[in-house]
Amino acid sequence: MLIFFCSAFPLDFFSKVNYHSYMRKVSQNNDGERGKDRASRRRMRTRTDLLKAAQLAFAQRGYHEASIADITELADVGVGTFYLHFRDKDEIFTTLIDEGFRDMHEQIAATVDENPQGLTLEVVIRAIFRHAYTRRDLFQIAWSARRSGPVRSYRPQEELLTSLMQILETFETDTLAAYHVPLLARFMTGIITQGIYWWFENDEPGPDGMAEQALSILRHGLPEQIFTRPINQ
Amino acid sequence: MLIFFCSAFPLDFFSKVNYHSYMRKVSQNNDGERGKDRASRRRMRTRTDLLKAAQLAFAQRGYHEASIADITELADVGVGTFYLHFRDKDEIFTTLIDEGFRDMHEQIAATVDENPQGLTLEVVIRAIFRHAYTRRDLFQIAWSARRSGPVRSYRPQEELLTSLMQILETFETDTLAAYHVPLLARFMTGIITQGIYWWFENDEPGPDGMAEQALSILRHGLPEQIFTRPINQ
Amino acid sequence: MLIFFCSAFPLDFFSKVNYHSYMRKVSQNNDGERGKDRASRRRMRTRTDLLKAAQLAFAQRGYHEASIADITELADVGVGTFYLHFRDKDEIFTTLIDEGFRDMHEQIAATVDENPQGLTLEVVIRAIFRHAYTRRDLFQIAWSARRSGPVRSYRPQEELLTSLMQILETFETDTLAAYHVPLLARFMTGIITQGIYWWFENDEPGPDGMAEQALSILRHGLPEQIFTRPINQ
Amino acid sequence: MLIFFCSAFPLDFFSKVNYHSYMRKVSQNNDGERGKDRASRRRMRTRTDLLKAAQLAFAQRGYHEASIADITELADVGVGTFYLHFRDKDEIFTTLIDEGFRDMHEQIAATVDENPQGLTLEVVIRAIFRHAYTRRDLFQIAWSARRSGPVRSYRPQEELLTSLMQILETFETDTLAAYHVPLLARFMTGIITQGIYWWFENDEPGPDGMAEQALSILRHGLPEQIFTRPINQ
DNA sequence: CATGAATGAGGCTTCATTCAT
DNA sequence: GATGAATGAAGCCTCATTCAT
Repeated sequence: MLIFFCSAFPLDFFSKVNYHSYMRKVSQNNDGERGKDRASRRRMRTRTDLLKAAQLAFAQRGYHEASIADITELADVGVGTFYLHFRDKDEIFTTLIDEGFRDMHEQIAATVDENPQGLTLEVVIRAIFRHAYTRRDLFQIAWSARRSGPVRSYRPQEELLTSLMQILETFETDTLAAYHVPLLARFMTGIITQGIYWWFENDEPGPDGMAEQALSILRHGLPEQIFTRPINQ
Repeated sequence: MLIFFCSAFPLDFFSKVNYHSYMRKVSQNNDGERGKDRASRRRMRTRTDLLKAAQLAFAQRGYHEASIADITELADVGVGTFYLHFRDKDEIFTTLIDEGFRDMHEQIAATVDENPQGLTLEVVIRAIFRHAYTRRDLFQIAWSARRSGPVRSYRPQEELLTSLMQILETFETDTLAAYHVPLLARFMTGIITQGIYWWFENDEPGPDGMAEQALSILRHGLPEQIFTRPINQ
Repeated sequence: MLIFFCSAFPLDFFSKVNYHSYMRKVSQNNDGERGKDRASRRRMRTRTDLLKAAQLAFAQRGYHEASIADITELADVGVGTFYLHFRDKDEIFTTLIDEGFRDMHEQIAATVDENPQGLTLEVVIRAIFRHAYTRRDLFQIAWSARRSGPVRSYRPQEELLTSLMQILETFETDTLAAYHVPLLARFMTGIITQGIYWWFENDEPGPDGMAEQALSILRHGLPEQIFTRPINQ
Repeated sequence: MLIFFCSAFPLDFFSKVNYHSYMRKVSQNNDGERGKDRASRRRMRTRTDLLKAAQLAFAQRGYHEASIADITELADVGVGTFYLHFRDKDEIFTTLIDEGFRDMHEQIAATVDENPQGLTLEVVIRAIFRHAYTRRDLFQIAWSARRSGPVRSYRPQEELLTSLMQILETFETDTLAAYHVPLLARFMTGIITQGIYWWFENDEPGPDGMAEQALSILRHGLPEQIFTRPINQ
């Protein structure tokens, strides 16, 4: 997903949008006529309706339980219409997630860019929490769809991981000499995703408080006695 | 799942085995005869075959894609046989997970018990990693089945969380005064689960190395410059 | 079913059509457009095909032996189509019977209405026989489905009984003082239904002859000697 | 079933017991030994248990809904045991009905025989009602199993019909000249069966009262005005 | 482009029947 | 003879997908 949270990085990295919807977008722009324009706008509205409906359906019933019929019903269009816009359930799901996270990425990048402190890991983490907070619905949906075993399912987590990995690799090797960097990226990912999980059920603390807590641990760890003192049973 | 990693805690907490399999188990024990005993053993063998087959099927194809027919085929029994042992796919899944994690819990508790350092958080974390490592297949299966949206699906993660939470609560309040304890438990859960995730694709570092890395961060955090130095683009 | 054989009685008593088919009917009427109208008519044709096929299947193989697949095959539609129109076998059966007997009731009422002699029991009985004769297939199907034990199954017999009961109750008590009226209604029902049974295997006598025979017994009974003279062995 | 209600008529008319159970009975009697005798008795007890269980199962759930497993469970024997005694559900059902009605027939015949008035239709009808009353459970079961469409299902009704037919045929033609005799037999069957139906839900009137009512109509019919006077709406 | 009726493959489940013990 | 685990054919039903209008 996020890859790198700075607008300097090419956004079209995300343009791995599926062929189907890609073609659609292209064909819309090819026309200069009035009527076609209106049709095109109507078309987009239907598409948006479907995406919104899918979001709702996935949130309510989960990826696997939601049927195409559920989606079209919520979107108030005919079943057949679905197939004019998306190949199948997988595609609308992927599109939903892709578009959602692309937007989120853009916002994170923008936030990072305009930050006076410049591009630091702390700034990135704060920005991630800030924007993830407003789109926690997206994470919930993405995580509701652990699909088909070994087949890699789309996981925002993995992209977050990659992004953090890339950031950590920009440091000289000796700064993190004592750490297994890929694992470190995993652990940070674990902390961030658990923070977002938390918001599925709680609203407090907000993004800033959450970042504070996460950074506090990442910076200083925990009091030694936590680990060594026998647990009071 | 794990609740508390010490044999002093009642293990039968986990006896929430489902009615179906419960009835079966009972009926087996009611006989003292020879013939019945053998039959009973054969019955158990079929059940075990089914569980192993289910494990394989879920690992290969994921919970949703695996069909009952897949399972019975792998177990080399007739379809009908499945229903002699389990009500439906959900039940065999739950049984698989329940029994697997119950065993794991017992092993963790045993390891913790016999540890010379006594019951400390460090010991617990090391034990968790040690045993999770040998049963990473179980976690993979458990995580392959994000079921029915918001409806509670069985998540070993949640039980790990609860266990950690309980441990943290045994400390005096002022030890962790600076921390949001529930969040802290989440973060620790995130670190541990990401460590286990790592093993889905890598074998190194093993459980001890993994515990080392995790504890190292939890104890001392990361070098300050990681957060403040601008990232080299 | 029949309740009362006179158009003065509210016919919509019979509108206990099932929810499923009700929804369908409603949705048809919501459109005023051309295309929709044709589609709607095609839809109805499929439904009718299914009902006819079900009638045939039930008549040939009986309610319990007839499968959904039998019905859709006879109707020459896909299996899935069945479920677009009826929830399950029970619903198509009930619909078949309900609609059939509703029509029959209407016809009986019409016949009674236009009868010069006015609304008398004799007229009613004659009308029942007349119309039951043309729809004996319906009775045969209805009687082929003694369903689920003590649970109430749909029985045209019971409705006939109710109707007769209601008619008998309109007479002053002393007219029938010597009779156990509910039993009397039963006996009349028995005579009528046995008459209809007869037509499952014979065509003669027709409805008028049948009514003649039934009324003759009901009016005068049988010669006394039938009961008292020793049977010639 | 009843054919003729007089012990002079050969009872083995009913010996159309199915081959399966026939063979069983024979094989029991072939042995003179002690041990075999005990085994044989035990065998019969199991058979009787199964028949009683079947009776219960059919009464509770109806012929179609009752499964072999239901029956063996109620009989407290293994499923396999069923097949040592009966070929399939149909056979145990037929046996149940056959044996039940054979007993009933015997009782009716005995009652008729010892009746001072001799063998008259009235006596027969009274006897039928008397014994049908004590075995109304049997009728209920028999009628719960309208089986396979055109395939003639076993119907006590049909046998009652045959018996009445035979009785009526013993009268000189001119006594019943005005009547269509086969239809007359049907109507009488209808009256009798409806009387028995009545007892599924009511206990009063008992067999004698019922016979009284039935005979009263058959003898004298109903008041003329019942048929001709307009119904008071 | 939008529609929704029709399709049928595929999954689930039951239950009559067999057979080794 | 009695048992009950195992079997698999057969029925039910859903739902992604197509296609004529």
